[in-house]
Amino acid sequence: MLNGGWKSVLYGICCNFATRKKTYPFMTQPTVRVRFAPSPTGPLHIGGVRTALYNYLFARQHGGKLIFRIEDTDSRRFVPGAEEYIIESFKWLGIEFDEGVSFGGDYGPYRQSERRAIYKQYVQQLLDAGKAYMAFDTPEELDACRANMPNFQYDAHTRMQMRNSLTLDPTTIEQLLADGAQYVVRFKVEPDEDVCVDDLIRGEVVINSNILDDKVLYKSADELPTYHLANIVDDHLMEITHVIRGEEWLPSAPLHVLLYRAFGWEASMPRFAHLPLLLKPDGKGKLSKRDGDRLGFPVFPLEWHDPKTGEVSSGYRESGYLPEAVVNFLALLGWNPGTEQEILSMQELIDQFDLTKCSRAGAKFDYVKGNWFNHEYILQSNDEALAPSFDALLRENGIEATHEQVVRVLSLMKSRVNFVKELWPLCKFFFVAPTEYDEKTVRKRWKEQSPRQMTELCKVIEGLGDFSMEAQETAVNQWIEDCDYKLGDVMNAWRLTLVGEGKGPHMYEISTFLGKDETLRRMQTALASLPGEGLAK
RNA sequence: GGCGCUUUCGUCUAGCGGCUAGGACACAUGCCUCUCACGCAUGGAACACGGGUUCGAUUCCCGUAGGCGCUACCA
Repeated sequence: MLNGGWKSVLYGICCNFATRKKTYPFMTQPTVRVRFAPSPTGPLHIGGVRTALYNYLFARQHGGKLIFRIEDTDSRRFVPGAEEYIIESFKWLGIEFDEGVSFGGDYGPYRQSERRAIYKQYVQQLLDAGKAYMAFDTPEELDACRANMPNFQYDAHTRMQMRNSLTLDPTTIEQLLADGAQYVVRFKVEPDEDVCVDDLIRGEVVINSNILDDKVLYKSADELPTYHLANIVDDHLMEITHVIRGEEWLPSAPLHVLLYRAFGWEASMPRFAHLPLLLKPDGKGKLSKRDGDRLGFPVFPLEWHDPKTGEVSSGYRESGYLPEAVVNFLALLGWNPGTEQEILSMQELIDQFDLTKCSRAGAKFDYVKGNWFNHEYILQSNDEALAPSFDALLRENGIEATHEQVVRVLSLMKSRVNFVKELWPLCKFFFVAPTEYDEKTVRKRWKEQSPRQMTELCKVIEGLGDFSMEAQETAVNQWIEDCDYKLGDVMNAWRLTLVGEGKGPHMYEISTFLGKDETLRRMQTALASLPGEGLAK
């Protein structure tokens, strides 16, 4: 199963390699295989969502596979429920995986904690080849080194002064192991070597191996590898062709190249693409949960209940964002199609996405624009699709509305909001008669003639057998014309009686929705409580 | 501190040697109109700085400055 169908071929894949040299003419083109590999340490950060999205777009565009791997090699940081949360998040967003934890596939297990035996074997391979060594220094000893030496680094210059299998004689090591001493396996980084990482977004990045330390690859304490080893072994075994991940990994990419080389896998090494980070909307630094709390926007896809602290963090889904809007917004944070099109469906994103056109600088998280995207998608959505969430909002406020009412109000009012939940204060009057009248509107719209006009209007309405919008319009407009009233005077005063303030859709829409009886009731209530004739200015 | 990445309107960005530096969000104004919105139109608003290369630099190169990241037996 391990090295199964590996044809060790990765270069030459379609994606723009014309400009990226390196062609291996006689090799077949492997299918694109990319992965999203989160650590189940809590809710999925929105930046992680974008990384997953880019992986998804890339995979789909190339007819490849997207793999979901769980990187739980730090047992202390495991948070129950995180894995399920992540899966549910992607389900909501419409990002589909082809293989991985909960999705099946032939390259499993996909949870790193279940791959102990595999890593052990590869660590041994490195040990046998003299490319790694065992180190017995305790955390305390290492702390002491760091305290004593200003820039201590466990590397070629210091390793011979430390307690490891390079410096200890075999009998001592045997004794140590027999006594059950804990150790780690460190990668033996050869000094003074320029390591080149060829990044799809950033071009060639060269760093000297002197600045790399002898990274811990494996811990005997929990018999698990660290990220670096597990990552390389898994990406190799799972035949990953492209590693698309956040920029925070760029500094360790040379180490990863060295690891591929140490294993003899350099020819089949995946291509790298390091994405720019998502930054705070204001101020400095990368986007954090606190920014969301402070500025009032979610940084997680779904609401998250912290199992330890009980703390609740808001999510995009619960905050009323449409998944399509979140996807569209995120996709354009760090990439754009190069045209002036801003609203793109998932399929359009898949068709147009281009890794090499990703921007390289970090992007401040402009959540206000995210709200605009939601507005656009609400405009685009049909009213039937929006009905359930609006109906839920009404119920929350104690309103039982018919489906026809829900859809009607939606069609009248949705263009005014960024979120369905913003609809309640704007739509309340459809369902609840005003109990008070906005002072400013009264001053401006309740004129001296208003009481008389409204009294007359009541009569006109009472006389209406047919209360359809057309019938009202004909009769009321005729009355206004006959009396030579000003349309604005009548409508604004009428609005005040029905709504309680000076806002809302066209008056006939409102009166038709309310029906004849309710309309008259509200008008009479208003006439009774607003200043009467002679009192109004 | 060291290493790396990065730098066009307030924000997201287009630009790939010669442009009145384009679009979007936000903001302002106007139009529409029975009100409020929506929508539409218009407007203000940017090439970090200093050297090169070049007939010519926002664009290429080198510095400087700013920003970001990494620097764990975390990912």
